[in-house]
Amino acid sequence: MTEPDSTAAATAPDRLFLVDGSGYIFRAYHSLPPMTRPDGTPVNAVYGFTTMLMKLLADMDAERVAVIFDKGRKTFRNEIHPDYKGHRPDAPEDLVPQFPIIRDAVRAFNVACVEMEGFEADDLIATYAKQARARGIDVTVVSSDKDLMQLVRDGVALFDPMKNRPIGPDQVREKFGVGPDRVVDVQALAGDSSDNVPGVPGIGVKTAAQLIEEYGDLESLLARAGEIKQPKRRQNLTEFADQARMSRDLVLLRDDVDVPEPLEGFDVRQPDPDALRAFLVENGFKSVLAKVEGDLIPKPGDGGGAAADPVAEATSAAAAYALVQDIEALRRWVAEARDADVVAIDTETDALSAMRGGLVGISMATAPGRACYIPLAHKGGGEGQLDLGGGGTEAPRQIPLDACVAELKDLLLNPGVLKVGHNIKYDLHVLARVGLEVAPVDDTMVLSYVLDGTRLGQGTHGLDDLAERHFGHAMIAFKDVCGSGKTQITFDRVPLDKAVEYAAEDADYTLRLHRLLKPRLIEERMVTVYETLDRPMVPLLATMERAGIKVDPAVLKDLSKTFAARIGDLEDEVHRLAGHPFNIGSPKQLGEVLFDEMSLQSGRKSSKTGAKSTGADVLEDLAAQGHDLPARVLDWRQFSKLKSTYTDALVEDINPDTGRVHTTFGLTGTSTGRLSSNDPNLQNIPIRTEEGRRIREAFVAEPGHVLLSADYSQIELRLVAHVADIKALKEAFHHGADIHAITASRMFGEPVEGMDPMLRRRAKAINFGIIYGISAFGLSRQLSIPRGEAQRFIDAYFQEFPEILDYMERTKDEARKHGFVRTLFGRKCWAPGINDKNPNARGLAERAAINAPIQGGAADIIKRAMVKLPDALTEAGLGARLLLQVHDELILEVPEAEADQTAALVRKVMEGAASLSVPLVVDTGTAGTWAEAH
DNA sequence: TTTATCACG
DNA sequence: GACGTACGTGATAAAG
Repeated sequence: MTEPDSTAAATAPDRLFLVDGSGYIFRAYHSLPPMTRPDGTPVNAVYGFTTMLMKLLADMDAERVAVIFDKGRKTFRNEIHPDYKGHRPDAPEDLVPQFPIIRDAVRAFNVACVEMEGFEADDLIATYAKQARARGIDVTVVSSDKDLMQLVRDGVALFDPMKNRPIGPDQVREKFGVGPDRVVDVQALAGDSSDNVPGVPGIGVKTAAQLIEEYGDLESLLARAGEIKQPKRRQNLTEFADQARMSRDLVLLRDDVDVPEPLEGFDVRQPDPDALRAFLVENGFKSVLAKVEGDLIPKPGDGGGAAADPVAEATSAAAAYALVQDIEALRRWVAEARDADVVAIDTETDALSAMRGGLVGISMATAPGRACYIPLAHKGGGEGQLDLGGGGTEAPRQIPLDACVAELKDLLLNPGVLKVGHNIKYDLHVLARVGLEVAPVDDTMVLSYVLDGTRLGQGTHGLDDLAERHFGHAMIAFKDVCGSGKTQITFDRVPLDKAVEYAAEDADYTLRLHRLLKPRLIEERMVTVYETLDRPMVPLLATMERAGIKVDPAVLKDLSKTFAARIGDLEDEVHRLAGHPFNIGSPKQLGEVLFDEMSLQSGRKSSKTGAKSTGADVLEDLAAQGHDLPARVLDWRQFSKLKSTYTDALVEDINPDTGRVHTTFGLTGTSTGRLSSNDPNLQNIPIRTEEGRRIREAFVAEPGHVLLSADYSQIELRLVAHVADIKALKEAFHHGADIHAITASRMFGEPVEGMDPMLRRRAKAINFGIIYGISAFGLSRQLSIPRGEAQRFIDAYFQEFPEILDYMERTKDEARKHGFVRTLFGRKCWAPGINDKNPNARGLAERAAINAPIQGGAADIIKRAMVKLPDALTEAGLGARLLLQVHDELILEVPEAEADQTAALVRKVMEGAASLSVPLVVDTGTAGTWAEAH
């Protein structure tokens, strides 16, 4: 909010924002799926542009702003060089009609809009920037176009709206290897193939930067071209000197254009309410209208009071938070929440662990900026944390816990009041422990995950992150309230005046986020994924976590002993073979023993840091050559891993109150829609080796119960067959036989009966490779065969199942166009890096994009099964409860007498969770331990 | 806090 | 023609 302030105006220079409108248009177009307004006109770019413009207007701090567009394709540059930008494809058909509507959008917001025949937007931007500087006005150019980098100088900054960061001289130097003032010279030499700027043959950006660094500028270089040592380069610089000069004229922006509108016209103005409303209504942008109504424009029939724009509210609403210390005040808040229909809640606890943290207080928000905190278990204790008796003050006045529980009970179960939390699964646990159930719920963390996924990296759905990203608001940090490290205190020791500010703010911003994110589900077509898959998972996962799984500590301790003995023996032997003791667990020390002292040759790669790899594949190679030490190290590693990560650690994870292990399932961490499991991770309990598998013997059922394991057979490969529509593969699944053997039979032309196991093994590896986005390198490494041979296998596979190639290309195209791919059920899996200029990073993103609909589709299917399961069990009158999910497997605890009936029902629900063009098949097993049930 | 390794699907 | 890769997770110990 900029207030007229004469003193500030006198000291801080005015600021002008110049927006590269054409850049915005293409970004908006390519980042959004097709959308049309009621009359059929495509408007996805208009919509994206509008929201981007709104965000910019809300965020920027400037007295003047203008959006600059290109006009027509012919400019003065075509007179210099007829082919300039000649190879640019025409704008997409459904984008063309959106150009004029986007001009309307700018005018609807009452923002100046400039374009001029014969000049590019960049020339107008350069001209206005120069004029503004001459008058002492600071300029920010909003664009990520590299051609504008030449403008960067004192008082002229570039801002990349895509990456949300300024582009300064350092970034320019990173891109061009020279400062902004020499960018033009480098571009003139290097040319630009996408714009048909020829440059000088054989010279790229790197070489150009080097030459300019050495010779100062283009003319000096051309004049002294004869001094160049490399003969070809010298010849080219001489021969193509004029072409370089012409290229410079092409890339050099004109800053003396006779612009159609003076700077004075760029003053920031409030939009005309009627015009803005008319524009939004005409284009069907109801959600945008709802956002701006009451803030930028008054609502019809509204005095103009309540702000309805979540962004504006968050930045402007001066929040005053209430401390609730008596029953009457609590009742008023409960009534207010009931009337509001939506209430955000948040709990504060005395420990991080969801299963153990005790309730310290509850906060509620009923409207943006309107929130309260109800302390329940705060202690006294004074300012000093060193409370060695004596100095402690009395505990503050608080509502007794049971009285508060009684007051909240109805509200939290009221089906007409939506309870919103950020990671509300945590609060469900805490509240359950004081006897409070909560329904229905929404979760802003899950909403953010469903909408934005891993687009901006992983772990970016924290409340602090989101408040900053969406509202530019810095939340009070937990450590500012409780400290950190040794001096950290628990929340029940925080004085109430600080506690209320911290706790109520969490509820407040959770509510604001909910208002911002929930409408996006419809706009971005994510309603089904959220409502039928991820939202129902929240209470379900909470009950699974609370159930936990029984673990027998005696079995684990026994195994620990056995493993310790083996580790000790192996350690002695390794040290004897090495001739001296060393830390086997240190890759660095092990590498020295193997490669320096014993002079073994690592046939394998060395890692990034330059150190030689001692990974299992390397050690296996060495062991196969007959070396004992690496063979023993492999055994040592296996037992160390099993002991430290599993047998020792799991005993510590047994909850003393329940005798069970309670994992936390992550619903918002993965790029594909899978769950994750942590603290402890129960999705990676060993199974592949005999010794490791014994750990599963410690996972047991309660007396009178058995564990039921039900897992999907080949679900990912079945999804490949369905999604890529591979006829031969679908047929094979319909016949229900050994899929890898059938694959081998088709590829190698051998009958399934009496097949060489090696052929089947190879086919199996290829089937897995397909799921991962196959490469000859990866397959050759997996099978230890030469790359050429791997390539021939892949070719044979494509020959037999040609549809797979088409799927791979289609998927990559989709990822490149939208930045994400969708699963069968519509979940977006983001593919950051898909257009990376680094071919390595791009390849990685491409393979991930190929894998995502497969892995993510399987994740969607098992989620559907999980959501259906509790009701199906209840209806059948069965007492089983779901305990764990391991990607394609569900583990339930079942009354012994109901084992068979439950197994049949679980299989039916899982197999019916999706209807594909191939059957889904589920295998089940029941036993007293997980080892036997699987 | 980052890196290497290895457990799972 | 070289590049350098199989997809997705989390926990541990070593080392910076």
